Amino acid sequence: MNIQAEIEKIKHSLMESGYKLTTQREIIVRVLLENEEDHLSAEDVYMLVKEKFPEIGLATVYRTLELLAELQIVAKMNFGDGVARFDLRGQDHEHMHHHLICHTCGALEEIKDDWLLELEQRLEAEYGFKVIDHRLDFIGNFRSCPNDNCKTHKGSA
Amino acid sequence: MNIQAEIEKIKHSLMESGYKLTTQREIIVRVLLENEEDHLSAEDVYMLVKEKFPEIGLATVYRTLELLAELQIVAKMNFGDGVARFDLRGQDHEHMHHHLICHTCGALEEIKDDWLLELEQRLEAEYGFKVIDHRLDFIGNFRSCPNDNCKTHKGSA
DNA sequence: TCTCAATTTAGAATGATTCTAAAATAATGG
DNA sequence: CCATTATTTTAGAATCATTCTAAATTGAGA
Ligand SMILES: [Zn+2]
Ligand SMILES: [Zn+2]
Ligand SMILES: [Zn+2]
Ligand SMILES: [Zn+2]
Repeated sequence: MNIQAEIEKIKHSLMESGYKLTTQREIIVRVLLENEEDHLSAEDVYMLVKEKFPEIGLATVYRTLELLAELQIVAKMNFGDGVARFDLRGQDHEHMHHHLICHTCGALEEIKDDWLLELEQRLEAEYGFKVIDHRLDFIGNFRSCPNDNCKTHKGSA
Repeated sequence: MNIQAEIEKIKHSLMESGYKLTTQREIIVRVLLENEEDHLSAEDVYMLVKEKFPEIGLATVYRTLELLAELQIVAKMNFGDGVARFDLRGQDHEHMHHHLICHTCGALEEIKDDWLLELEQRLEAEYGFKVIDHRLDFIGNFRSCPNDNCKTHKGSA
């Protein structure tokens, strides 16, 4: 995915809602895009942004992430350690992706397909509940964990 | 569900793992059972326990809830406000139930059936991922929200 | 009863997040 | 270009949930 193009899209989302894409915001967004695979905490983002723009304030990072969450550009997630993590939702107003979480080491893999469409239809029909958003995480063990240092047995055919 | 019977079960789980059901722990568990429908924060539990046992310390509440989470008796959940909420998993080692969350007012409804069995088989077969636990929440709008004060239109046939 | 381990307590400490007031920046209108 | 005003950012203080600490309590077994 072309990062510059993504930034443009996000810029439009911001402007639509009456916000500007300031330098700080742009760098924060860029950091998120460049680390799409990770699930960064505000502090993580702060550190990474500081490398490119040392004058940034932590409050700005928090505020911007909050703003991006409001605009549904990122999801603010909580995986049980004490910190909020921010996860790009992906292009356009896509559904929230699902997570596979290694029970041993916490490593994350994402499933981008939407596995919930059927259930959501059923919810509307049977429960009178119209779904706007969802969250689906699985905790378990990978036959082969994406984290090479994970102590789960791996490789051996 | 008979509360006393549930407490017995939980007592067994505790003892199996070498813990005692102290007075404090019992009251905390009782409060959880009596408020099964709610999703109480540690502070909420603390308040409710204090009514029955004013000498209780907040640290004990936190420690006990942590313990119950370890034993899979409760799930420690985070719904995006700043606090952890503790949710009884239900009898035995049942799967974690699903949530319907009102987008307007935050009211919660639970779905106790397991809607994920198929997906979990697929995960094992296609992704080599063996599921231990899951979390599934839907955010959306009820045709008729369980919270009577919710501003979502309701009733009208 | 004495001893040891488990548990609880109050309060201090921590750490993530939010708030505040002042400074910087950007857009607007003359 | 200058003054005005709104938006945004900054540093640091404040808040608030949670965890830690050291001392007191409890309870089972010798
Ligand atoms: Zn993700
Ligand atoms: Zn792993
Ligand atoms: Zn629940
Ligand atoms: Zn509602």
